[in-house]
Amino acid sequence: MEQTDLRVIRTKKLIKDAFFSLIEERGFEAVTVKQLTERAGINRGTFYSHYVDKFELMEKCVDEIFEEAEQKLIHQLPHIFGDERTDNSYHYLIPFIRFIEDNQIIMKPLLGPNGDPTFQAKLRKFMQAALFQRSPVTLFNPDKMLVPPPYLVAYLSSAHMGVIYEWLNNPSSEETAEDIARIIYTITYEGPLVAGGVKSNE
Amino acid sequence: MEQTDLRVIRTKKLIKDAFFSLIEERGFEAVTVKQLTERAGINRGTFYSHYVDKFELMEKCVDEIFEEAEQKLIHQLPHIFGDERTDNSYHYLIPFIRFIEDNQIIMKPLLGPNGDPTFQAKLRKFMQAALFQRSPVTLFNPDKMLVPPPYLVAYLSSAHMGVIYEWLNNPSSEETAEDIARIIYTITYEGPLVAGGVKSNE
DNA sequence: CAAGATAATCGACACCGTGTTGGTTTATAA
DNA sequence: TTATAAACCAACACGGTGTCGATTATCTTG
Repeated sequence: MEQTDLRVIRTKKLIKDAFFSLIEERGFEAVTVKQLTERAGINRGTFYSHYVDKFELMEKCVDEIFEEAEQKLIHQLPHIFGDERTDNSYHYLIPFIRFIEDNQIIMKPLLGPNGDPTFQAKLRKFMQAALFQRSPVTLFNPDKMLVPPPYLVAYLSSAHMGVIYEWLNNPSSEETAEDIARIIYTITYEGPLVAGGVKSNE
Repeated sequence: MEQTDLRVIRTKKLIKDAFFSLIEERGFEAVTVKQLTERAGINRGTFYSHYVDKFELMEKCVDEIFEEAEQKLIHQLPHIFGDERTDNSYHYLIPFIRFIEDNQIIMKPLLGPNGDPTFQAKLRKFMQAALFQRSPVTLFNPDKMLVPPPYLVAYLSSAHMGVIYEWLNNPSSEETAEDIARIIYTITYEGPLVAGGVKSNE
């Protein structure tokens, strides 16, 4: 299953580069195989000898991204667990956000208005797993829950995604990944109303 | 500008009905004008005499929905302001959620994995306007904000959308619109950690 | 380095959906 | 009832898709 042939490697890279640049320009749905191969400088038939269509190409790309994310997050988690200070527990978020930042070129178009809702759902699920299954800090207490757990999970994961989306799509945003992690953590930990200055800190 | 001709009214209704049923089955992007007109039982040319393409059709449909929402919410707001009990202020949410419930047939496919990110962004913006511009309860205090306002707004509006999405797409959900409003309000007011039983209520 | 393998190219093909046109039929409003 | 215009119909050019067989180029292995 190893791809060693230089021609294959070269061609696949050309395809993916062209793919991402086109997605950025026109959105995934508007991309045609014809455009793609023209920009990549390869024959259209060559594309079809590697992928059945643009959807499979997208799937493969997304899989690669999540595979890479998986490894990076696992690699960084032990480092985070070293910090035992609870008031810095938003550090759990940093690797995740930094990963998105590193892959901005792909993430931005996929998360944006011309993006792919399937990918957005996948990313949200991925974050849920990262946050609610690995981190001991944010685990809920089933006995004291005021609302059904699925809704709380949906609330939090969507909220996080919303902040990240705002960060990516706001050109004036000077915030670093750490800033965003801190912002998300502050709202979640203090509660939205305290963070908004409506309720005083207890 | 009035549409009085029965033929026009009938045709447009046939088009929209077929459109929504196809979106539900295959997602917006996969719908073709050919399928649409076949299902509607009209000639393909007739479609083009009403809309330039499926995108304009979608735009018109969405506009109608938001127009209807606007009127309904404005109509219901005074009724809500009658209740002055602050612990019931989640009532602000009810009309909005009930409206989504009423238009489930359209909302579900548009918000789902095969949905339209543009529409989702539009709906979020609409909710932001409804929540943060009309309701006096959730207005923030600029001086005491712990995080930049845009991020708090993004956090809350995305969180709300996430809960509603979970509600629509979870077949086992027995909750009413009021239940969902209460859930959202509880998490927002008490804070996610208190709602999750991690932090005790102050 | 040479030989065999295989990847990439080229041109052509049928197929399908799009958007438009001109002419015809049919339903509606006055 | 009649003029109007909506809906139908058939045909067209266009562009993207996916496939195929033959040819050229490039790489890997011995």
